[in-house]
Amino acid sequence: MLHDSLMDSGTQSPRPAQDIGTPDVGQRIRRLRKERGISLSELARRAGIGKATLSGLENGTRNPTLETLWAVTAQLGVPLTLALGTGPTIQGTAVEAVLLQVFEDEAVTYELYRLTIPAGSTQVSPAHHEGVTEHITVFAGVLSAGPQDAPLRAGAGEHLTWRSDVPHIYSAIGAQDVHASLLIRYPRH
Amino acid sequence: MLHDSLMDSGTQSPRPAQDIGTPDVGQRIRRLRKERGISLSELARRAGIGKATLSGLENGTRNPTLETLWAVTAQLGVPLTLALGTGPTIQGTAVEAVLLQVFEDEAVTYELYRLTIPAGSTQVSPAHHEGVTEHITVFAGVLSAGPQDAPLRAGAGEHLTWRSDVPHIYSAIGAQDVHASLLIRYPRH
DNA sequence: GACGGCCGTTCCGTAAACGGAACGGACGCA
DNA sequence: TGCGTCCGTTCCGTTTACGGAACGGCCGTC
Repeated sequence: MLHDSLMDSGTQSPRPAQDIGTPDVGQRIRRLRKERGISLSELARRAGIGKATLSGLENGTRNPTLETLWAVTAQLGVPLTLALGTGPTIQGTAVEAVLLQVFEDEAVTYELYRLTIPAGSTQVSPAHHEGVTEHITVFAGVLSAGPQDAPLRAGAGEHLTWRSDVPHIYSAIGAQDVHASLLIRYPRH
Repeated sequence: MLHDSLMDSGTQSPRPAQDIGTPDVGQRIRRLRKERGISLSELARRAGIGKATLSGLENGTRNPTLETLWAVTAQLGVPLTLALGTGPTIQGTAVEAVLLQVFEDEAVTYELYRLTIPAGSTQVSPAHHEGVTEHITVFAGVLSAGPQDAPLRAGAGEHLTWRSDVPHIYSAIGAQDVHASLLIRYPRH
């Protein structure tokens, strides 16, 4: 189901296939730390862990413990989620979609994605099964999305919904990357 | 900002204040495993880890390694995010809101939450600053939410938006818990 | 009611993540 | 130019998470 969604027909910028399953947590931690303008030593001290541990974590030479990650992310004031980056990413296409949550009840499955579309890119996805709907809320940029022959447009803060049982597209219009959340709703067929 | 949002005036079911920072990952893993109807031994074998390791993880007697968590969640087919639950959870209220993502650009901050409201519960939140808007997509249950004096209603698959610069409420109507995604949009003041 | 199969837990030796200390490098200053 | 301070990395002994094997418990079957 996950891979039915968005995988096909990207028209630009196939990004380097990074290893699923080994997200670079270290790089993210380092970036978060730098953003806050604090040194490795200082963060280690505040988090109550060794400098060696933090150094190894950031450089990816250690395989950190959950406890260690908690100590660090808590001190940085971010959810673990953010540091882990998380989730299977659909790749090799114009659109990057990171799966954040799956919710299932007896009748419906929902998948919630964090969506990034590089400026100027367009992606076409084939029709889903009947009854599948998509809901997008745009964070930034201008998005054109929906049925291929009649796409809708939304800017930051706006929301789109369409039935995705027809071929549909996602485009980032203008000079800005599009960031959005995408919810796909699959009724049990 | 995070704690301005939802913290106040819960009217029911203050949940036992579990430790932030030590979410019971083990319980979640165990639940996910049971849902799939597979045994501990089987999951350990598939994930390529020891039974002892998985047993310790589920019972919370070990402090698992990131690598171990990856192996298990990948095998369960869920994003790590889901197993960790995690992120700062706003508690002691009717609503449980788990922060999944924060997105900032020059003009706006977005916070994306996974929302759970127990059946029959109601929660009131005070007004936010002017310009703040909220966007909810309902996964399951029936939600009544929006300005306190004129709430809107949405069922599974539907979407609500309102300006949250007035006091607003969230209610789970009927016998079913409400699951939803909540996006809060904060323009730079 | 003995037996085999599978369950989840416990035991145990090994590998590795941990924190503290030592290290070399970069910078500011007398 | 020598000295003090702080940076991030490396070294090293200790702690602990790891997987394999052994264990007791619970059911089927014969």
